[in-house]
Amino acid sequence: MAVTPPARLLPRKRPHQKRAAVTVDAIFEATVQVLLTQGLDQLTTTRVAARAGVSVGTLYQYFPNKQSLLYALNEHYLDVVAVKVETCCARMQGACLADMVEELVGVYWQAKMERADLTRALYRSVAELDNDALIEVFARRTNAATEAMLRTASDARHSDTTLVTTTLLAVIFGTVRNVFERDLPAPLQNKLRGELAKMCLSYLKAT
Amino acid sequence: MAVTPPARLLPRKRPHQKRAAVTVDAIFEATVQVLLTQGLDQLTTTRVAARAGVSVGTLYQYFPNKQSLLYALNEHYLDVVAVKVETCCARMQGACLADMVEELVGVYWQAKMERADLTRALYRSVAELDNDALIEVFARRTNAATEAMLRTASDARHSDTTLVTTTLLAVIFGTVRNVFERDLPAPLQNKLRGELAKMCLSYLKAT
DNA sequence: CCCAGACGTGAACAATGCTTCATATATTAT
DNA sequence: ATAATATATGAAGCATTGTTCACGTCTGGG
Repeated sequence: MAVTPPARLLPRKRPHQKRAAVTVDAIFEATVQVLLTQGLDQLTTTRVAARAGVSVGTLYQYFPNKQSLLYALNEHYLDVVAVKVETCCARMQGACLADMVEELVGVYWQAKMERADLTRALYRSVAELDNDALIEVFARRTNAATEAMLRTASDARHSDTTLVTTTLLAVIFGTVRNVFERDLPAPLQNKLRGELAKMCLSYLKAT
Repeated sequence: MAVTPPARLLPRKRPHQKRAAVTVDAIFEATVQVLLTQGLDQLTTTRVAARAGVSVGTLYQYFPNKQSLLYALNEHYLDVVAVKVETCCARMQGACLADMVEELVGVYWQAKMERADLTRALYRSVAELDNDALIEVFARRTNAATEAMLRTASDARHSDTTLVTTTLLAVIFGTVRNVFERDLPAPLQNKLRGELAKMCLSYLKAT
């Protein structure tokens, strides 16, 4: 249950002046660019720094090592997704199960798909990381939001909402990742999204 | 729809004499050992060769580069799992949906769990590979077997068995992977396996 | 028994990349 | 204006590792 990220992956210091903030932003953006155009194995600190228009030394002033860069990137994008899920769940409180599921799947799917290439790159990059803390935090947040939503469902109540929630999210998150791994044609992807929602709904109704 | 693996990932030559076969086996086994004890980032050709008790040169006689080693490993273990799924599907032809799902989920889950640490290591290692061909072949095989099984179900028939099959497998494979990614306590893992089967069944019944 | 080809060796090479540090410049506070 | 602090630089150090190759050793068929 460790939620504390390893110290070696944390940023070295925060920017205090304006230009430093600009620099850090540029480094982030450059990391994404290099990841997308050159790929994970071509992602080197020197290349990122070059792309960001700063020197390597500058990069190392804010990130203690290469991995901490990827860590921060993943942290950021997981946070974006978590916020979307939380917002969605809050909005759908009191709705019926069908609407809840449709929205939940839709929001998560969309969040991943709208930047598909980046999503894929990040999925790959986490493999090189000690990502337990990231996953843990993301799971906690989405679980809490979803469980709270499900408890307000207008058309059903479950005996073990916690288990149902965990299952639901494991299935949704896992399936989406699986779809990303195989490079399926877009029409089939859309059908799968619908089928996934159907499956989740029939589970929620049946339990 | 490329099923041909990149040439640079294929073995350089096959062993012709007995001692060569022994050597190749030792290299495979050593790769697994290094992967488990040292981790993916510590997996170097020199280390693998040392662990296998051969020289690096020998390793390079059979594998053109480091990645081809991991490729061959993944290919092998995916084949093992595919065979298990195929056998299971063949065995369950004519059964009812509930039994089919229970077995399918059970066999796949078990196949991955019985060497959990290796599974985790391999999940990580594929991220560094051009694994399209691997995934594709595995998907084809399991899809064919599952679809053939579903068509013989004693208690239901689906209008679009192909789509149902693809959905089913995407969900099962994805969920299992998701469970691996988070390091959930064993009791919860078992509950999830049950819930996953329930979900799949209710989907198959409802469609 | 003999030798062509299969197999095995491991030092050395080449390339690359992470990270540091001494130095220089910019900003802010007083 | 001046000191103190924050930020930026990038060449060089250090370590690592993937890969080759010229040279020995072994095996099995004829």
